[in-house]
Amino acid sequence: MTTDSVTRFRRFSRAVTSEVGALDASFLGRGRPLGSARVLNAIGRGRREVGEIRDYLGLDSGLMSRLLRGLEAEGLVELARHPGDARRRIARLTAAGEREFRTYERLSNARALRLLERHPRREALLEAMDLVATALTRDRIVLVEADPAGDAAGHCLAAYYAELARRFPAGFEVARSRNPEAAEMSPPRGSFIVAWSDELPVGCVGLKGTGGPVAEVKRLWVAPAARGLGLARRLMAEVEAVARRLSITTLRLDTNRALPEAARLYCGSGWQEIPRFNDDPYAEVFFEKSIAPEEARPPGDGGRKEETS
Amino acid sequence: MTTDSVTRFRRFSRAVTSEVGALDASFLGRGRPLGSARVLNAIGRGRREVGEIRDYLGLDSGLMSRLLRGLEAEGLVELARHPGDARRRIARLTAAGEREFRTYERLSNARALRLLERHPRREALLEAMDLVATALTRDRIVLVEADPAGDAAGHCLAAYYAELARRFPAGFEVARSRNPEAAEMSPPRGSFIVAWSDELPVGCVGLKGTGGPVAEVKRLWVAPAARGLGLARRLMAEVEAVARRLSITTLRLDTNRALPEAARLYCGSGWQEIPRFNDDPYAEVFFEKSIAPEEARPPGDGGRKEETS
DNA sequence: GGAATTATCTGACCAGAGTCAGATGTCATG
DNA sequence: CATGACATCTGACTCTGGTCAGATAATTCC
Repeated sequence: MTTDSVTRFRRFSRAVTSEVGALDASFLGRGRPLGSARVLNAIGRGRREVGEIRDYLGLDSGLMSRLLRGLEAEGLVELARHPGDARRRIARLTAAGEREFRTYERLSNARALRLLERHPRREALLEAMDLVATALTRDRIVLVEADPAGDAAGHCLAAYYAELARRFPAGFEVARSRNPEAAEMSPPRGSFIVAWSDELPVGCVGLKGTGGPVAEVKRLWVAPAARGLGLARRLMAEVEAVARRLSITTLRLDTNRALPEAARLYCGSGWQEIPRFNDDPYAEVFFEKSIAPEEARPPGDGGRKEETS
Repeated sequence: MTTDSVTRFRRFSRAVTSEVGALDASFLGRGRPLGSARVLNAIGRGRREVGEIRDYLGLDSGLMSRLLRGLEAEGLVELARHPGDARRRIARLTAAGEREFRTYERLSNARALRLLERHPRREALLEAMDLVATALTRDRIVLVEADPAGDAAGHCLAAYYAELARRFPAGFEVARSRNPEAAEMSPPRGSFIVAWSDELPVGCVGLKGTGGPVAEVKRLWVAPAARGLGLARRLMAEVEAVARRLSITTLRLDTNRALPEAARLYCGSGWQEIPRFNDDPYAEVFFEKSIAPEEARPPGDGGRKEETS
């Protein structure tokens, strides 16, 4: 069985290097070597500091510098000092650079679309791709606070509601549930956290605060492609950390028996079942967890960022 | 939706080029440049003629020649004349070359295994990989006659039986069915055809002959990863062609209502429902198709090979 | 202020991959 | 056997990606 798994894996990697490698080559065909095109794209996608780009693309500093100079000479990129640290430099696309970047985007999109269009069962194919991509890059899932009324949150919530509708025996309608306002899940009262795998949102959780010491955890969702990677646990740990920063001392949540994996997670991480505390028609089980006030930090540990384990 | 699909596709290709690209690099780490390693591997995998290797790897003839000379100098490869055509040359691994090739195989396998082992839900991941790989290389699925008692057939049949067991309301046991002998599905009486996508068998069909003009089509199966690509239709067309070559004039088959997609295929391609013709307990529906004797071929059309459309 | 660290740049260098034109020997055909 | 097509080889060349050592300037730490 093991050998067979390996055969399948290797077949996959052969298929993908020959086909997707061709996609990569779409960076070409514009008369620019791959290296320059990659740098142009990294900048276009919002990477601004030279060092950041270098790390992202895994380039040597010498090579990086030369590629940048090349793009500068072509008039596609401008370099400026970093405001706070004059050693660093910030790269920005010029108008011509923007145009060129958008051309690459158009070519890449067209190519991807052409490949996708040839396939029946497109949704199944995309789901398989999501699963593989998430598995391969599982270590690079990052948690970021987001606007609960923004696009990423909307994407997650739509998927979350659709899943509830599928799994609840009586279906699910948002309107009938106690839908928190965006304001309750935004700082300073609460928070909304999105887990990103590259550019795909693969999970979320909301912290619905009232300004007082008690807050509710809502909307915990993990994309099917990202299940089994401990992401729910990580989202919960993060939401707790955020709550502590907001001086919240007690967290509550409600859930439904149709979501047994959620109840299991709560039971296994310090939550206690409590009596019903709201009248949400979809809520069946209720949990509470009191979170220790932030202990006196050892010096130099302040300002921890979202990257947990 | 379209844009979103493209985003997902492109995220996939980024994930895969960065991670699987590293797998490709496992060819390295043996002090040999990628080009030579690729040639060595192509030969190890059974490609023998220089031109064939060149086409497969997409190399320029000059480059190819130099890589071969390098491998020859290392004592890994021997070149001999092609028996029938002295312009061509045949490459063969020496004993040392075999050893080196096997080392690469071991490294690749180990690397693949390491990546796989990190993942929970391994089977789901592999299925997703199969689906993606098959979709990407759908044009390169080839049909090959195979030994019905061999490994590839065994793989297909095991998957086929497992699927019947899952889908038949009362389950399925091979022993209770009319299981054809391997001899009945081998030339000159019958045939067994396996569809290969790279090195993975993704479909099969058997032709169970008796030596007479009537034969039965059995064991039509397409791997989940390859469904929706018209492969069943292609397998059926191929089995008909083989039957014609064996001077068979009437084909029969039986099937089960739990497999509606199969019945739909038969109805749509010239098969007529007929009364029960055997006592197989799993058979519920019976079909027959009379296949025209091979028409007088236009000159120069003889010896058509299995590659249909 | 001085030392160590950090971010970037510069110039010199290298190897791999690939291109190209032409050479060589072989085959198929009339 | 002359011709053109074919398979491979050879040598000269380019481009790209990548390494390395050291220069330069700014920042941080003591």
